[in-house]
Amino acid sequence: MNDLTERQRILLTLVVRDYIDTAEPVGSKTIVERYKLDMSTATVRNEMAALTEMGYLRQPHTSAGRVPTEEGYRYFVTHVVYQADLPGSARDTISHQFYQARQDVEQWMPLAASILAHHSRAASIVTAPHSERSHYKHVELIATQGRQVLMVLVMTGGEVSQQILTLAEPVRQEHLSLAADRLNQVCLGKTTEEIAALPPRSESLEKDILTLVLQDMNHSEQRVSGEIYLDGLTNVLSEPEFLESTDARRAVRLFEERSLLQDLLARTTNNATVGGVQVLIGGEGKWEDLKECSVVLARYGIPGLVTGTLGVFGPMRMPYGRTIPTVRFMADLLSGLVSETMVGDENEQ
Amino acid sequence: MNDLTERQRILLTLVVRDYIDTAEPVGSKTIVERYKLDMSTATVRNEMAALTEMGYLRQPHTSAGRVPTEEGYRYFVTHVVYQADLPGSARDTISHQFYQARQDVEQWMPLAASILAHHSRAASIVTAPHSERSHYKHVELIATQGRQVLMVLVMTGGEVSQQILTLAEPVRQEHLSLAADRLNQVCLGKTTEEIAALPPRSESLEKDILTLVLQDMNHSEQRVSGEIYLDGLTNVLSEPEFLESTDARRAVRLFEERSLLQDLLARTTNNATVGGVQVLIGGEGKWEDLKECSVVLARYGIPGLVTGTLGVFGPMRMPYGRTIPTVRFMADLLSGLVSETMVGDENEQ
DNA sequence: ATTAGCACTCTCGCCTTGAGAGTGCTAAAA
DNA sequence: TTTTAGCACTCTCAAGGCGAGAGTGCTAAT
Repeated sequence: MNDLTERQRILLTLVVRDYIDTAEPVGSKTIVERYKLDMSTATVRNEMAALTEMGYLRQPHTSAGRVPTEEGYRYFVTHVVYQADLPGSARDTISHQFYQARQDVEQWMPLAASILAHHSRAASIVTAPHSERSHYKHVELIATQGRQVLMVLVMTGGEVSQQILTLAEPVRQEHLSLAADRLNQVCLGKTTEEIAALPPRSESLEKDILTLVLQDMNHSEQRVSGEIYLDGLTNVLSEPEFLESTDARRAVRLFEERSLLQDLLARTTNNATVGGVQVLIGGEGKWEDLKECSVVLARYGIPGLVTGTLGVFGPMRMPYGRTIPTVRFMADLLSGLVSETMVGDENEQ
Repeated sequence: MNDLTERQRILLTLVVRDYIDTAEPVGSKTIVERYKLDMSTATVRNEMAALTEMGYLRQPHTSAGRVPTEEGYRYFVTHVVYQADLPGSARDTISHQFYQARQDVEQWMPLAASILAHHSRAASIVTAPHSERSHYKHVELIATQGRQVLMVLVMTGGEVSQQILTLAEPVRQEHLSLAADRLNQVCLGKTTEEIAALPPRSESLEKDILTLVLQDMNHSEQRVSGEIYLDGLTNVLSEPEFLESTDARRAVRLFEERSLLQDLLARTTNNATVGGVQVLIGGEGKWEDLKECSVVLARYGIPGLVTGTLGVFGPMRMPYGRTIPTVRFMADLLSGLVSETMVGDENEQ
């Protein structure tokens, strides 16, 4: 596998780089001229033939430049950009943007998606952080117009969810507040199972609410991930390989149908892991919809407690040298935010 | 304007209908054969020439079928489908889907977007309901890991927002709860101005929180609309007029850049209003990005209190006969939900 | 081991050409 | 006066042919 000569390595990375830049098959003449190589086109041709033989390059047609294969890209990713770092200036810009929005929790995810899309010049995917194990923190009940009650449930991971409960008859706000207080005392810090194991409440209102709470906590645990934030789809669509709309439509569909995305995110385990960043190149056989695309993903958060996924989606011909460091940096940044905001159990007692 | 003969009206609507169905310029022969008209192609040709003269039809080139102009579509919308109603079966299906999700407030908007997209076979736009005037309802403070506090603010319109406050030093949860209680007593039911006019709090923690509350309430009032939910973009992209990607990219851009959408939604006032539903056909000169597109919009909610906007975006060649009733029905449905859930002031005293 | 030279292949843009569809006009029919 | 048949004309679109350009692989010379 690693039996490339030094010259072949250089040539391969040049071809990949050039193709990533220009989106056009690169030929021997082009590469010698553009990079002022100290060898003739014939030499390059021979080496390129060898690289083609080994499966790193490919010819679209019998006679016209070389294009990287999936293996070519993978070699490039693992041997060349695996340790690249994000330039300090970019780090500063991003940190600054987050600093400005630090108060507004609801802005974090969309902001992350936007920054990721912008810096990687591709489409971004960010899932909200998600507790592996939900612990009850606080419930609040708010009377509405009629017989309905708005329930706001906060969990120790910082997740907030809203539900509507319809009662048999209207209940006064004071009554609701008292019920909420009683439940909060009993349930504080408990898991789904612990709450389910409690002796049933005598009062019917509290019983109803507890049912709803359990249902909500279960629901949030079972979701693979919370809400999904997307951005920068236009970046991808303006790439030349998507001018022919067939592929473009597939990409948009992938982005719109959340179930496809969930499925994709769920499998962020194997595959070329690069310093915590996973790179899925060209569907890897399994993903028909990602034929000409690559996905760069990373998990963030606190392993085993609250985690989320974030990443970038773009053409296989993606500027990995920029994308991978950006994804890694964003994952670290969000991990920091999450652990700061995490509602710690030590404060509970 | 209304000087069309009966026969011209029939012919015009047939041309529009056929073009909406097939997306191909419709000629005299086609129309006579397909709809078994009791006249000759020559007669149809004469009438079509007249309609072209009047500005309702247009020829893509000197000799090839007719295509509706914007005026043609407008005539069709205002004179033909203005009073169409959604079939009972569709109404039932939609009501049923909402009934199943009635508890889960957070699902309402995405569900509405999804249903709208599906039934109109176009892309849908739904904004969350938004209070014209925010009244303070309840604030809750939750200690996190470090010196940070998660603030959850609930307003009488039912909006919930989260913010992070960084303190000079860690504060115990009990202390936070007491501060929240005190603020809740003072601020209940008040508007931004009323809260701003209160005598300053003596305690620094409460002062900080109040600042944040005010900032948040202001923020939420100034937004034209709350979060925007989109769905069904793929429906639009698979229409033949978007096969050439130039227009398609514009459409995707419109959908992704929230600022463009905000701008669009902000102007839902004039233009062919049809039973509360507004139809914007082909950008109306002002909207370069909507050159070949139409937008069907409606407001929902309680006028002057909480309102939102919802609608559909698609090619100018849109099945208005299906779209307009769907949009109208969904607006009515959501209005109902909002007024039920509305946190009424009468419960406050 | 490298390089120059050369014949070969394949794409792509451009042009021509012919079929097909649809029109407008005129003159005849109702 | 209105409708219809007939006809010449226009324009698009798909198919085929052709030449330029780019790039290759191979062979023979350095």
